[in-house]
Amino acid sequence: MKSIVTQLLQDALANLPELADVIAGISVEATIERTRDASHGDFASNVAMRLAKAAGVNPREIAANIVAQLPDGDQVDKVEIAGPGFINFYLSAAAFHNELRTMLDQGGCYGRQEARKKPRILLEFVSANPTGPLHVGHGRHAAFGATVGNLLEATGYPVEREYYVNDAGRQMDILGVSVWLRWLETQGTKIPFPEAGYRGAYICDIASAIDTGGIAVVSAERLTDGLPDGDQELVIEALIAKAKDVLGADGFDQIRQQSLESIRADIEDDLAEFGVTFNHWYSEQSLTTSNRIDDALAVLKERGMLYEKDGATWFRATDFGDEKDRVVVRENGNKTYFASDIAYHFDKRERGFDHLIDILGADHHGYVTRVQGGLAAMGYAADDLEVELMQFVALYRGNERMQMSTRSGEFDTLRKLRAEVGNDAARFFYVSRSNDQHLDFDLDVAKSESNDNPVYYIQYAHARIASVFRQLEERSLKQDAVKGRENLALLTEPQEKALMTTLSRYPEVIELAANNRAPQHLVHYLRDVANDFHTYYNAHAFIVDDDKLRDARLVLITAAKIVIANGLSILGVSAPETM
RNA sequence: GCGCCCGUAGCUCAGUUGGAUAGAGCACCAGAUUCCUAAUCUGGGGGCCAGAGGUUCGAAUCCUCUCGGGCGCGCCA
Repeated sequence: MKSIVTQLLQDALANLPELADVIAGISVEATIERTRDASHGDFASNVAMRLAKAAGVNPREIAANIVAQLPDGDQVDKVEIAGPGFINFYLSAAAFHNELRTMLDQGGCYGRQEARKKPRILLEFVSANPTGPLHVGHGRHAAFGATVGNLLEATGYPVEREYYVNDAGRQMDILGVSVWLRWLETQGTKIPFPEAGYRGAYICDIASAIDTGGIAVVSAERLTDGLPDGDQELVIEALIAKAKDVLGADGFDQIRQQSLESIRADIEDDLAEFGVTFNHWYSEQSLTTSNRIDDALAVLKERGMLYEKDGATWFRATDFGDEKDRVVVRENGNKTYFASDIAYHFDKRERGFDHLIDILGADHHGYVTRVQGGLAAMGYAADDLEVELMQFVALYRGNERMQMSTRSGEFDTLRKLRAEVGNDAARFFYVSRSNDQHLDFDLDVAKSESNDNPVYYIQYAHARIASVFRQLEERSLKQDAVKGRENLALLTEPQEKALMTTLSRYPEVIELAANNRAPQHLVHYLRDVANDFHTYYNAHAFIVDDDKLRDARLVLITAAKIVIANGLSILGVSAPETM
């Protein structure tokens, strides 16, 4: 509906050539907003105040000139100039009725924008290391990323979701050796389990299911022979070396890959149950096997962005705002994680994605600049990469804060959380606050207060509407939708006006939430819709004897049902017919 | 020490890119149903928007500083 006001204002401004110069610098649409208070009309524009300074004229005077040029029409009842120079628009009932009809006509598509070709967006999120099950922190990333993806799609952007699988490096060796040791335990070889290994019970599960075809059992004596004392990192290192020695590189790799794939598949399964799916599972290993890292480094070298110092190869990160230059190839010849990260983001651009969004933990903020620098160094724009940082989730059970450490195995999994509070409540709770706000997730509260969770409040509104139509059927009545649409003028109660107004905001809320990567706007909006509906429900009966009024009211609550269902769908929350 | 984020009602948090009188939920108090689901509704109390300056018609929002909290500053991944 905002477009009605935008159009009116633009038409009026076009008739004021003396303002042409000053208006060029601002977006007319950005000056228009919903009013907080109904006494200020439905929409207000501060355009006159924005223009006043540059034009050197009193804002109220400009406002008066603009209002005088507004074209006539049946969309607006009246326009007022208020306060320091606001232009307040009171839209006509007919304008709201039109919008209601649009909701019914478009149904599940209401609030969605037309598909566009550009920019193609690659949204990367979760990307948890495949060394154990997802925990509750990852759940926040999953819910947030999935919802942002839905919002971007709803606003027309072509978006693909990607999970970067960190399946290279030392942690994979630690995973492999952890599984190997657990497997040996099943064969009767038992040594004290290394503290630096992965100690979760899931390692035992993998070990007992693994295909070790032909691998010999070794004795505990041979395992412990020559192990260093003390430093647990050295112990695990020695065990890895021993595993490679005993099993051969290929044999060890076989265990490693099976373990990795087992965990990765479990993560994929977990997320799918949570309603979170990906277009791509991108393997870090594949960067090496396809020489993408070398290719990227070659590009950097060619552009003069690399230099040698102390036997290592450095990237000139300081040229791109980083506080120090960064090593990409170590003295020992190994490439750093940063090198593969540059190559990975370069590859994303090379695959044809125009805009890259990474959703990362807040602890990654330090490396945003340098990855952006890597992109810039290779000829792309630094701001092709947008990073949304997620603050941490602190998990509580009552007053006790749970520690989350994958290696220790003492953590609460996303699975457990979903089982306890349900997918709907979890998805909703995770995105109900801003990503840069810490999230305290108290499992006891989430369980004990689950009936007070706003998600049920919203779902209940949807179910209640469905129930009204069941009730209609029980009374052997039928809705005449055509008659309802013709009689929307009968909807004159304040609760009806309030609900219509709130419903009509939906497309604007979707756009706002998408543009700001801020799902919580949608969450709060849906609560408002539900509140307006419940208030209406309590104030008036829908199934009344007057069939014209009845049909009109049924049109209104049908529109409410559509908006709630559409919004919940974007949040990945179900819209039940009964509760 | 340097950098990023945060500080709003007793608690948990919103606050529409700088707008008009600061908003919800929970908790507390008082009410509402012969009728479509009471998982509901109505009303009430509750605030130095951490603090101090600045920018301007106008600041919770932007800038500077101070205080308090979280996180990060590897030839780790």
